[in-house]
Amino acid sequence: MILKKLVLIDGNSIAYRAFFALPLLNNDKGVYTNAVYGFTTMLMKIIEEDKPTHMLVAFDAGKTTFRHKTFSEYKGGRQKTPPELSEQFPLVRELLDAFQIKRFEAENYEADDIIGTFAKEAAGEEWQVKIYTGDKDLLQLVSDNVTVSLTKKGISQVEEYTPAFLHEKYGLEPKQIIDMKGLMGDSSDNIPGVPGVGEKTALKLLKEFGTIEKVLDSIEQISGKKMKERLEENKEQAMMSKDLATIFLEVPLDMDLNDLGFGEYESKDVVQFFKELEFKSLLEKFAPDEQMDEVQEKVEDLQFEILTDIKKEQLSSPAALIVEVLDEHYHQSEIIGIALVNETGRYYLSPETALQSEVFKAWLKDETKKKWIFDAKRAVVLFGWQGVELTGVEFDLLMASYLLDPSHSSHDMDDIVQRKNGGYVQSDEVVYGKGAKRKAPEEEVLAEHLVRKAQATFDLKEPLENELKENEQFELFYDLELPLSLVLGQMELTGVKVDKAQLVQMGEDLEERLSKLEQDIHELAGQSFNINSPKQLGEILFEKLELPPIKKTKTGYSTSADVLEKLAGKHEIIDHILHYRQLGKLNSTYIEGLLKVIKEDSSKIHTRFNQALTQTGRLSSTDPNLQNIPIRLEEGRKIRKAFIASEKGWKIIAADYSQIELRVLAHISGDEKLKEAFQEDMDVHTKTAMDVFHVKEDEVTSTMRRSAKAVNFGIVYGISDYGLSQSLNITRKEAAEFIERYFQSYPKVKQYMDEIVEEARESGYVATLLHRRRYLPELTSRNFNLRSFAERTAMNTPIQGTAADIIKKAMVDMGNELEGGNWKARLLLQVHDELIFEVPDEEVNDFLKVITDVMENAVELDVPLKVDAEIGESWYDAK
DNA sequence: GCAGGCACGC
DNA sequence: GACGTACGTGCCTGCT
Repeated sequence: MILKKLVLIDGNSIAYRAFFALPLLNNDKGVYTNAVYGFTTMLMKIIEEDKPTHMLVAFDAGKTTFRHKTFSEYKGGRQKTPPELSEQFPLVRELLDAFQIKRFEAENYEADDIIGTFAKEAAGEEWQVKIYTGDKDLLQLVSDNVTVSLTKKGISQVEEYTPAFLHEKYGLEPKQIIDMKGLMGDSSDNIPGVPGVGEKTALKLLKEFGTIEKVLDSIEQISGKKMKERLEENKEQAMMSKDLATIFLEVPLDMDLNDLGFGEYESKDVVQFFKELEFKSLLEKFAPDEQMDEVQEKVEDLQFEILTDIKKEQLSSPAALIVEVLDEHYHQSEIIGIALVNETGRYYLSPETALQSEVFKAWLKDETKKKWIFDAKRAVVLFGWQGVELTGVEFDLLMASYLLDPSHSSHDMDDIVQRKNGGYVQSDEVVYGKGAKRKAPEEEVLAEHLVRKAQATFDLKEPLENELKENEQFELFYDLELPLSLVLGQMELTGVKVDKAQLVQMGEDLEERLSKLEQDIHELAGQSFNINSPKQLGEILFEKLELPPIKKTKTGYSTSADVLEKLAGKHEIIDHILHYRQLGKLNSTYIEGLLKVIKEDSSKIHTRFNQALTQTGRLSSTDPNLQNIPIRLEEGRKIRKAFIASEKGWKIIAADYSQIELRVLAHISGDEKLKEAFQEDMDVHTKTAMDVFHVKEDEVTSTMRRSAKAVNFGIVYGISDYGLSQSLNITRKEAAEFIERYFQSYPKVKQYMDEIVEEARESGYVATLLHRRRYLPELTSRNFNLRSFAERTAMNTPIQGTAADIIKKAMVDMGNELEGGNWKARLLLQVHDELIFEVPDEEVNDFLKVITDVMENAVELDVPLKVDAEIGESWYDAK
């Protein structure tokens, strides 16, 4: 027997689910696409996994159906379909047409009825029917050859109901779903049911009597006076509800099953559709080759020369310059090729040709020759390792893209170029491969790829600069971030010296203590196990030792520090585990991790700062991350002893801004009391405690100060009442009250918070002092969580982002000072509110004044900025 | 090679 | 009431 597989999809239901499950994506034309996107992913999954031979998508038509005749309030009180969703329905239809999937809607009937009718048609043994929907009503159609897959969470997770599974889950036969609804009603369809009967009662009644009719015939036998009354009074309503919930199986159809065949479609139609909607990832999945073909076609059009000798005339200004490496860890990695585009032509240079050419090197160093680059910092570092200086950077495509909208998940060249319509550039992954297989292609291919990149950089300079100007971000770009790239590049090249022997010594010490702790823990547990495995640890603690599991994770028991701390008094093993974790972290991440990246010949570490990543404007640091070296606990803080000056007779200076975020908040909110704290140079947490608890300075207890500090922390980082409750170990309600009291004490802060959210909702973004932007489309989301998160982000980003602006400005100013002031001192690191320098002894005193002065005057606020600068032999001592 | 759990800094 | 709650990086385990 030939098995035919029919898939029936409830179009409205799935589109709704997708719409609410996904954030409100839109493409460059401003068209919302999240529902279509979700629908498409689900459709592709169905096609791939179910391999249907026949397929149909049913839609609801019009506003009224035959059910409205029975009950005019049917589906009353429903929220109007959001326009952002309605406008996507035509796109869903286009999608189905592209796949040549039949769709059907019928006046007076709902999608359910159409699906039911077709499912009934396909009752013969040769048919296997699978229904996709988010609507539990359809479960009534489940039978031996019909399954119903309900969307569970999001859109891609479904649960497939067979008669057996339905029985297991609810103890019901498919037909009883209708009785169920008749009894309990359905608020979303405005079906009344019997008031006072919910899921539990309905299930109980049906288990006993089978159907609504039998329940109503046997009211006498039902326990509970109230329940009897209710059933008696609502007999008719119950029967009507059952009627409404019953799927109609006789919808007049003008097509039959044979018309629903699926499989013959033109993939170019689908590709076309995906392209229009900018479904890049789906496109790659659907037709990976298609994309490459097209790109290569365009690349062929481009004429360029491979130079073996560079003439001065070819180095006109301005020029787009691409310097390529394969390794994302670009320190000391080999340049694989260089491309140049300017008004004289398009050129590719092998690294040898370029680096051996004095003409080229002189051009790089010449500040009057303007360079347009992608990732200027990387270029500075790459040439820097070759002993070649790069100046005159006038444009950085990466930085421009980041400043215009930091939220894009990728600022890879090919993505930016596509987003900004700058022609076609292949993705590096396609050209070089990925992972272990990543390698340089033959020269001709590489040259083409790099020249395309240079051309795109050249072409995009003007339009992106214009966009920056429209956003009032050109100064941010040109006067702050671009010069900062060069400062950061220099910092990365300089590196920071590390006392390797000291780290090794600390590591040996740690190893010894760890193995002792491990023994103790195994002994206390009565068996040996891997303490580093949360899974095994959880089994020991919560099963073998029967400690109370306080929190669960997706996969099992939580063993995080806050859980363990709550268990501390209950078993001796807990303290040992906490200690083991602490030392283990130090050893693996900081001792072993740092030792791995020390450069052999110089004993230095060269981190990379990512200047185009965070949503707030902060920097990040990788390979290694030097922005999270321990400080809180003395044990870890000792790691900092290994960070020393690179030359004899030099010192480390660490200069940090005191409470910079709260000062920024005082400035932008204009709150008098908060400003007072800083104008009088008070301890801000004590001041907050005084204001919030209405006490005098000497009446502030340590608990009060601790609470005030946590609230200040929450304000700065935009945490929720839930977050505050976690950090203070209090209830959510108490945390909310705290926040309320804080706002009463600082009314202008409250006013700022309200206004910034409102402004952001209207404009779509928030901005910092120096016009850095963050777009927050989710402020208008109907999803409470997404919206709340966006609101806290709106309040917090101008604070944290302005602080980031300020220290960046200070870094640029310090960069100029170091360049022009005849100093030997060097800037080494930035840790968000702190700058680390190495300074020769003879400069220390003067330089300390300069640092403080430059940092405190980086910008002018309504409150003073305060910097604490300390000197020491190591980073540890500079405290 | 990837996801999840955990922990470090600001 | 709301299924997840500052960000970013990196280590380890345990699975594919």
